[in-house]
Amino acid sequence: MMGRSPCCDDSGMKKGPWTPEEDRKLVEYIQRHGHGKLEALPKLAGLNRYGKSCRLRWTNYLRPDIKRGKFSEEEEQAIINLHSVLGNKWSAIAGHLCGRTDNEIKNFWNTHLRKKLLQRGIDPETHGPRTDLQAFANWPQLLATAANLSSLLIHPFDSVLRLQAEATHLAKIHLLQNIFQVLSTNPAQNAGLSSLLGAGSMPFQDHQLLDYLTNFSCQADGQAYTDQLPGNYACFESPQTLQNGDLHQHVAASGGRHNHSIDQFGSASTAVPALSFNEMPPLALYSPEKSSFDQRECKSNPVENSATTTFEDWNTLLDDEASHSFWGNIID
DNA sequence: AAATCTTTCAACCGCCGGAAT
DNA sequence: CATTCCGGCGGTTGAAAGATT
Repeated sequence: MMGRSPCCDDSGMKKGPWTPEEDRKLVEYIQRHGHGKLEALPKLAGLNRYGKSCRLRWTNYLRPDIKRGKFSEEEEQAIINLHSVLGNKWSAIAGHLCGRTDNEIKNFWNTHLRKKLLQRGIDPETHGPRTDLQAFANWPQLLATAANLSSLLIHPFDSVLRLQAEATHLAKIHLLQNIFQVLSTNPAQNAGLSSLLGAGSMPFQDHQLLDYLTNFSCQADGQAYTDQLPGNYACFESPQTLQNGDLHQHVAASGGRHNHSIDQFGSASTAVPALSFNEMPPLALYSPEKSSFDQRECKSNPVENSATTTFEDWNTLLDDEASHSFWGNIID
């Protein structure tokens, strides 16, 4: 069995893994008397354990409503979305996932999801694109992925999984944009990046890369693009035509389900908080004429029986001040 | 088959905040 | 108010299991 080996501390209280017999005593006692006053519980239940240890064992393992086993794709995505809004507030995240404990989610995040996001080129802390040099190591693969994006933009989306895939692609595209910025603005890092990539391994020369990204950005900016995004998306249209070298001014589409940085009008990145489906705000579009965001009705809701959430409801879910002001601007 | 390295996850530790005194 | 107690939380640990050499 995994875990620490049994031992006793100075006061003679037992520590370490619980035996089936101890579990039985604890469950029996709690079923009969509830789990209030944990300090007194161990004595009453005939256990040589600290009350704190009893509580932990009950809440993380013995509670009958605990869901065990592998995390589903949906749970995984929900954790990523919630983490981008709540950060390392594991108990708050657990509150949104039926039957999962904070400890389990924390472990799952640290052992699986962190790595997964890093591999996708996403910083697990900020949920924005990675900008460290390690993130550039799979550069050729990311470019290949980006090449498939146009088909995703043209065809309508019909499932949650497609939406997830699309959002991941967008995150990667944004990473490419960041890379380009680094290449064009910081010669020192450019040299480091080139050596990291290795001579000859780069699929494009710099000017080809510029053409490629500019072309992509123009495709992504069209009205058709924003109209074809699934419901409950917050969409933003670029107010100006892209020029070569102006890639940082491209306004990326932002999905409610995923967290993308938006470089708007050349300003500093603004992180858009990610949400689970029933927490998404209604569709909003940026209007270049009015220089403001138009709030629109939800076109559809990807989750059946999920109530539409208003901006106000949604904002109350967020602790993050930057997120508040960002969405506050949209509402205003 | 054995040794070594890596991953997993149950459990502990210490801090914090709210309730009780 | 000040202090103590206690539950809850996030970070960390370390043995077992699994993977690799």
